[in-house]
Amino acid sequence: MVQQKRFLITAALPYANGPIHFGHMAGAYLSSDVYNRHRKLQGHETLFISGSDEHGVAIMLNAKKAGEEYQEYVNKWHNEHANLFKEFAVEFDYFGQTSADYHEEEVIRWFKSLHEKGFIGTQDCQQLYCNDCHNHLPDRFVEGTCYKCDYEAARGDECPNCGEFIDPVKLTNTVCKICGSNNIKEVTVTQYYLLMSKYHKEFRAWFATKQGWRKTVYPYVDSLTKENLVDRAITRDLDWGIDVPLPGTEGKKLYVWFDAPIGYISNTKKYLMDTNSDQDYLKDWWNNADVELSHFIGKDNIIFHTIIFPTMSMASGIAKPADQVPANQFLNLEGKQFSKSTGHYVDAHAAMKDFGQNALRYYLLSILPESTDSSFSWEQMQAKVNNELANNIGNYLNRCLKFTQKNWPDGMPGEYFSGFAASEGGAELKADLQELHEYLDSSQIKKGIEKAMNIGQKANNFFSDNAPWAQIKVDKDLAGKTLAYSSLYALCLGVVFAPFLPKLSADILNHFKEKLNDDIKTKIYNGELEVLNDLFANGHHFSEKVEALVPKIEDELIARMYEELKAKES
RNA sequence: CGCGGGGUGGAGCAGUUGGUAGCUCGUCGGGCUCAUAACCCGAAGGUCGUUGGUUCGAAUCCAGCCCCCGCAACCA
Repeated sequence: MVQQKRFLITAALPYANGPIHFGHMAGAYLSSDVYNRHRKLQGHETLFISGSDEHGVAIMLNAKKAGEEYQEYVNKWHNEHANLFKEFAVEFDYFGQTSADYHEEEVIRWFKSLHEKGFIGTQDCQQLYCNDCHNHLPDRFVEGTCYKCDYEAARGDECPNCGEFIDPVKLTNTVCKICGSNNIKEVTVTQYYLLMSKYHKEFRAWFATKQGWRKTVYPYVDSLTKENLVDRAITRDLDWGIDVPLPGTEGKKLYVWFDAPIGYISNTKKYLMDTNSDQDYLKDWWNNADVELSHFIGKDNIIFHTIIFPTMSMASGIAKPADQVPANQFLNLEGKQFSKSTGHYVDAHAAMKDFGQNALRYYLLSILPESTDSSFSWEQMQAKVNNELANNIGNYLNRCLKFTQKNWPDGMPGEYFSGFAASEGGAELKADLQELHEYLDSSQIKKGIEKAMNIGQKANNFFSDNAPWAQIKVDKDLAGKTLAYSSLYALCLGVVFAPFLPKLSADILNHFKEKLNDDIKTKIYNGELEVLNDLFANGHHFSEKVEALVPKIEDELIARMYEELKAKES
């Protein structure tokens, strides 16, 4: 019996400023969803939290460009993302919004706490300001002539020509990217800073306990934080965002990266309120040392989730810092980065319509960029889905069911099913389940799904080695026992795939539905296969019609994908 | 000399307390026929980016070089 624990699982807050593509899915959402389902199926209590990140200059600019109110604009993307997650069966317990009141309330609490404890101070800095559209211009929203190589369209953060890291106030011939004006002046502004540097020692003491983190995470953070932590501005002069909760700060908003991660916590609070839970979001979850906190993110987000947010959490004393940060690398498309602007891009909604949840989840999970960047390829997806998922798992269920229904149309007697847990195959399955748990416990999702496929292969081997089509000619009971065990294998496969492919799992388990409940599924998942003895004491009848579980992907569809990609890119 | 990751059979990837390289798919040959032309068995195929070093021995440790990706903290 597994000791019940609490797991708090977060998936990166998607920015409400554009579509989510496969790269995002593979980066943070599918892996966190599998992890959550895994922990739940083990019998643990979990909370799976995400939400839209809805502040920031980029959103303001795009909302203006679209001629929409900020709130209207972010709501649109929020709903869009929520729908996509539903299609991919990424099931958050709560998916909130950082523009909501409940979020603002929580952020203010954090700001005040950090302020009182002396971790927030002010500092003057030079910024560019557009005299025509009256916006402060962060580096990406100004262009000018590079002071190093004289390239004329240097961005405010980096010169694309010579690679120089640009200080925007030094650019000449600057142009406002918002309104196109060149009437730009330099102004001195006072901003609030998060005084990270004051927490360096405590941070390093905590971080030293995280050496088991992935090698794409630990060494990176280690080298960034070895010498010191850098203070960071947390306010901006904008008209969209959360007001700085101090007197004399009119017009200043909290900068988006400060409020965003607090969204994990405000969304937890909101969820518990909405569900009338008697649990406290801090005592029972965010500030509970017995809870394991995991942030699932992409590699672009490492600094925030391993340095800044843990520091905010510990320094404020409001929440505990992360236990696990399983950051993934990037997923490319046909070898190149996804890019909306160049059209090297796939619409995830459309793909879901064409291929369905099982195929997309399977392929994406099997190429998760856990240790290195990986590449999505339509041809490879077709090969993997057809040759692995359809042939291994889909066909296995099909051969089991058809053979059984043909020869035992009224069902098989209970004695056929006895002794599976103690059989050679049952013992091996227990060991395989344990291995599967080890992978998923440490969020190695890709290895986990490979293991699941390996279990499917063993089921096929069991069937082939016993050759029930030959057995039935000489000994029908022997063949019956083979089929009974094979059916139990199929049931177990249904359970094994539950974290990865919930739809496929449900379709398999549907053939056993009258015998199952959550408790039994958990027992099977945890390797307590003895539960199957009682379950099948009265035999079993496959009454459902057999359909192809995993349809094959046709060549024509793949060809169409390449044509569409080509059309978009040109 | 900014930081971190990666460069392994046709493809995609595993593989660090160093001991003559594994997995999935594809390919080739055989078998079987319950099944979604599916399943099972076997084989071929790699001097592990490159150069040099340490070692009895290196994909694995050290140094240099080349290439790809991300970051470079006011990008969210």
